[in-house]
Amino acid sequence: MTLNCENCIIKEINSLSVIPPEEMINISKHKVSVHVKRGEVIFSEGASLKGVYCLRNGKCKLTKLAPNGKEQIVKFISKGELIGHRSIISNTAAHLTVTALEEMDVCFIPKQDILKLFKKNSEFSMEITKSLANDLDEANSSIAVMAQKNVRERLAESLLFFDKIFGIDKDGYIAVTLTREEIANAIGTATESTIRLLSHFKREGLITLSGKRIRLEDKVRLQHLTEGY
Amino acid sequence: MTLNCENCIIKEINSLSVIPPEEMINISKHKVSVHVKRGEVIFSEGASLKGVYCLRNGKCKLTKLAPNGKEQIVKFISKGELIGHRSIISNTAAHLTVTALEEMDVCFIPKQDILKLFKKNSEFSMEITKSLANDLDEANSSIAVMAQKNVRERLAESLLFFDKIFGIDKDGYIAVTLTREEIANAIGTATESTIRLLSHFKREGLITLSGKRIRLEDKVRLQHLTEGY
DNA sequence: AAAAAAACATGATAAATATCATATTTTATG
DNA sequence: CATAAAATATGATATTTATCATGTTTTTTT
Repeated sequence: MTLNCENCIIKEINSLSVIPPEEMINISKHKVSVHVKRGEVIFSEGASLKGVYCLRNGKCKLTKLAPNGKEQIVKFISKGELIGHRSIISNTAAHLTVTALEEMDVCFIPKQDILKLFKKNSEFSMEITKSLANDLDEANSSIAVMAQKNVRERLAESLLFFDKIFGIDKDGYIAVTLTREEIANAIGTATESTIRLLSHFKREGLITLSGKRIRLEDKVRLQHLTEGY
Repeated sequence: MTLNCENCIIKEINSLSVIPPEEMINISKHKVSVHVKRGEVIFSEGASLKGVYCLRNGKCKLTKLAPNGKEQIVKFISKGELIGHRSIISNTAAHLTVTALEEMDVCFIPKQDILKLFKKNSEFSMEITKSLANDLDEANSSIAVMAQKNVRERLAESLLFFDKIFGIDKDGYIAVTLTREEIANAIGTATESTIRLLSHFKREGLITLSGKRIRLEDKVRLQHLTEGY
């Protein structure tokens, strides 16, 4: 069964929310829904995209491959967000790789539909532009964090960030499963350093660890840690 | 004497290049030209902008203040580029501080003019969006560099970058004057570390130092250094 | 031109972090 | 379900980088 875009509640979260129903019916005809499993790649750095992806369900990571072979996680994406619009608007290859962090449902919308809407509907182009502006803003903040904060501060900051954007499950654990290596790739450090610091945070009573699951026990103190004390 | 926007060759470099002459004449009536000296601030983090700035001449830095009191240089801007469009489009306060690195001429264009053009002219909105998309792309690369490369690699990379974007003067020196502290604030390290590494690069024959001026002597080896060997 | 301030330079040392090694636990796979 | 592979954990050590101290040079101000 394929859902219709015009009735999809997910689009309300992203730039497509300003598109009138009659247009969405049209888009619905061209869209393709895909189901992907954890670890699967939606598209890779260098790929030429044929459209944008609307994340209906699940979470994914956006990464960049460094010359040393390590991957840098640049952004996390949750349910509702669009993926690939930067490439489509710039008309350049993908500069990031998108990988599922859990089971995902994504809807593919062809390039032409998006570009037509962008030209015709200034409300939509404004939304897309605001979304890029917001991404830029967040990226600039990340640059400052990476450059100015040490690994401990960055880990504390990331844990609070994960808690905020992914939320928590019924037991209070952060509602995303990341390997220690993925956390290390997000904050830019060696995997061992991340493991060591997590153990240290646990010993200090800041967090609880249960396998890959992490629960924040003292957000106030973690917040202080992000600022160095 | 105030120049007219419609005849200004600088706008050809930025998103305003797609605006037809009759519109530019209108903008010209509202624009205000300002001359600023090195060290002067165009606007600060948190300020509410009333328009965008078109950099007619000179160079400036975009910085963010970290909680530790240090400033992070997020981007350098040269002649021709627009400044402040992110804030105007997002309708949010400035999230960066803009400071002149040398004598500058900037033209201020009121918010209403820009927003009107954005809505009316889809070619212009596309250009603005592409410009933000490009900034986002560069910012993502910076995140990876900051997170994955060590200080030596980052300094080598920055020197090559300065050489590329600012060009060189008649003696072959990089055509921008940055203090050691500013270089440190760009790569995210202590000022002393930057000074030490520059001296080291000099001893290795990679660069020539003459006061604040820097000349690259072996770009190939510097390029290798950025990749760690 | 003299004085003050800022920027540059370098050494000594401490702290943070990476790397290498190895063991254990968890997860995936035939 | 046994075995292999991957992920987690922790210690030992080396390397990188920050910090503190101090002196010199350059730039700015009076």
